[in-house]
Amino acid sequence: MNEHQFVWPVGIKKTKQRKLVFSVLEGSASPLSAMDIFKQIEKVDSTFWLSTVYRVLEFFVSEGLAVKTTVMNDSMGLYTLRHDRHMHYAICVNCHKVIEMDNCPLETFVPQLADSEFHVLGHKVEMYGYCKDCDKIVCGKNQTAVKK
Amino acid sequence: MNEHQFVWPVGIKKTKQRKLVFSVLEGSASPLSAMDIFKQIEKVDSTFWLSTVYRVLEFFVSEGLAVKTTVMNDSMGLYTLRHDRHMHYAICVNCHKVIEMDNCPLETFVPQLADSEFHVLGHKVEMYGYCKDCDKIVCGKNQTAVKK
DNA sequence: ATTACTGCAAAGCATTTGCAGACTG
DNA sequence: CAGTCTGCAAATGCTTTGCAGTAAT
Repeated sequence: MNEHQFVWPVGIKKTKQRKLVFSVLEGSASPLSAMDIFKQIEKVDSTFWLSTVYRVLEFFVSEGLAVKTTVMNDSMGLYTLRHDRHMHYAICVNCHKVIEMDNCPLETFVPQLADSEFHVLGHKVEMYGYCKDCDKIVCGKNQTAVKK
Repeated sequence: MNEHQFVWPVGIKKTKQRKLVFSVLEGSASPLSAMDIFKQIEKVDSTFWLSTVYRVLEFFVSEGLAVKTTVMNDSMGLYTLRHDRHMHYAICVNCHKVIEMDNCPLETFVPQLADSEFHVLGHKVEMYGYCKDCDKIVCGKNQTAVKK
C-alpha cells in the first residue's frame, strides 16, 4: 500500500492512521462504512482500532474532505471522499450494492412545500431496486417481490 | 382517545397495542419515530413497552400499512401510514422539523447509471435546509452556517 | 516540548430477540 | 382452545467517549 500516491491537503496532520483511511476511501468508487474501511486496514495493520476509523472519518467530514451518507433504512453511515460535483446513488435492496448516478433530478426542480419559506441548502436522492445480478436471481424465483 | 374513529384494515388482528400505535400514526401529519409514538402512548397507558412499538411498526410495514423512512444522517427510523401517493420531505437541519413536499422531482426523470440494467422499484428524495423559523434565528446570528 | 492523536475499554443509543404468560379470534 | 401477541429483560450492532500513553510538528 503506497501511501504517497495521493495529494494530502494542506494544514492537516499526516498520521499513519489518517493516511490509511484516506487511501482506502480513495481506492473505492462506492461509499464505504467505517467497518468496511476497518476490515481493509486490519489486514495490513493489526493494531488499528475501529474507533480510530470513526474519529478519522468524523474529522475528514468536519474538514470537508469526506461526505457522510446514510442509505435506505440501513442505519449505517457510509463515507466517500468529496467530489466537486454532488452525487446520488442507486442501491440494490438485495445485495446492497451502491451504484453511482451520473445525473441529478433536482437540477431544475422547484419543490412545492407547505412551508414556502424553507431555505434549501441541499438535497439527497436515492433510487432503490435490484441490480442486474440480483434482478436475475430474484425474478427467476418470484416475479413480484422478496419477503425477508 | 377514541379507538373507533379509524377504519381497521381487514385481516389484521385488533390488539389494544396495535390500535394505539395506529391511531397515533393516524393523528400525525409528519413521520414519527418509535420513541415519539411510545411517549404519546405512555401518557395514557403506563404498561406499554417500547419494544412493542417496534414490533407493531415492523408488522405494519410488512403488511404495507406503514412506511419506514430514515432522514438525513439521523440514524433514527421514522414511520408514517402509507398514503396512496408517495411522499417526500424537507427537513430542517436545525430543529429537525419535517415538511411535506407536494410534488416529486422523479416523475419524469431517467437516471443515468453505470449499471444500466438496474431495476428501479422506488426512490427517496430529501431536501434539507432551514425552516422559516430557524432561518430567521440562524441567519440573524451567522449568515453562513451552523457549527455544532 | 507541546499539543494533538490514537489504542484501548467501556458506555450509549436505537433496535432486536427470547421467553413465558396473556389475550384474540 | 390454539396460536399469536405482548410485557419484560437482556442482548445486539453501530457509534461515541474518557483516559492515559504515543506520535507529529
